[in-house]
Amino acid sequence: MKIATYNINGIKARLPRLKEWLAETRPSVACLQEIKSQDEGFPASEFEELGYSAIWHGQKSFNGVAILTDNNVIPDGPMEIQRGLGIGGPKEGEGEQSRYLEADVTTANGETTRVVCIYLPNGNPLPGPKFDYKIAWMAKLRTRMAQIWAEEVPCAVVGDYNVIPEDDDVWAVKAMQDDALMQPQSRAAYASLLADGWTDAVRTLNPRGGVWTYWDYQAGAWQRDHGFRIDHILLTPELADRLQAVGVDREHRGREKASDHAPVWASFG
DNA sequence: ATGGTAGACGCTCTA
Repeated sequence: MKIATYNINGIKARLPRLKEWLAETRPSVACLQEIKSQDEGFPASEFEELGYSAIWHGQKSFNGVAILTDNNVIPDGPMEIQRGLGIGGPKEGEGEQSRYLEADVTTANGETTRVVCIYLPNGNPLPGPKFDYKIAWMAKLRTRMAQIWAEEVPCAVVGDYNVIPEDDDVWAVKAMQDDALMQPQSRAAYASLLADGWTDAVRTLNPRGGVWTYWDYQAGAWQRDHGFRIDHILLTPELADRLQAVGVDREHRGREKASDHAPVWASFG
């Protein structure tokens, strides 16, 4: 089984690239972020044609997450467990943003895995309500992940965490040091998840760092390889023990009309 | 110095 995460930055603009990636790499589970579409605009039939079932949590203009499953590997599709973490947005009185979707997926041999797709708040600018919202959201996430942990189900929490965990996860520390993605509070909240026992799959198989998952559209970041690692795959011990390989589909970042993120995946035995 | 690009929207916001 292969679980992937991909911040696609707009499902309407990205649909040709996204379908191409699904057809070429065939992830068993694909967690998408920043679909930037309302529920009724989600192109489910496009994915059905490729043999994928989907659940999604949309929002107008911004955010939005989805979980796709390969019908050949997961015959019954994703079974939704929870959407949202029960936290309002950064503006006073704002309702919940679409950033969290949790499902069970069961393979043909009857093994069930919990998959959580997250789009963690960016947190810029700081200080201010957006950064406070990011930190509060991370606390809510930690609480939910602890609940899942207590259920003792094999689980992967994947997505755009908007956190650069270590200095060697960024092309230049100085370039990002004032950014919300690299603040001590952001890093501490991420580190607390690892301290709780979750395994950072990409880090585990690339302990020296230097792996990027995002390159800004601006200032020729892709051409200069000015990237950093913010898309993560966190695993419970049972899944960590079965981890076989991880990868970043870098080549897809270089294509025409690409997302500013590359897909990240992990495969399990 | 507050750039540069992209997406959704329809004016600016978000990243």
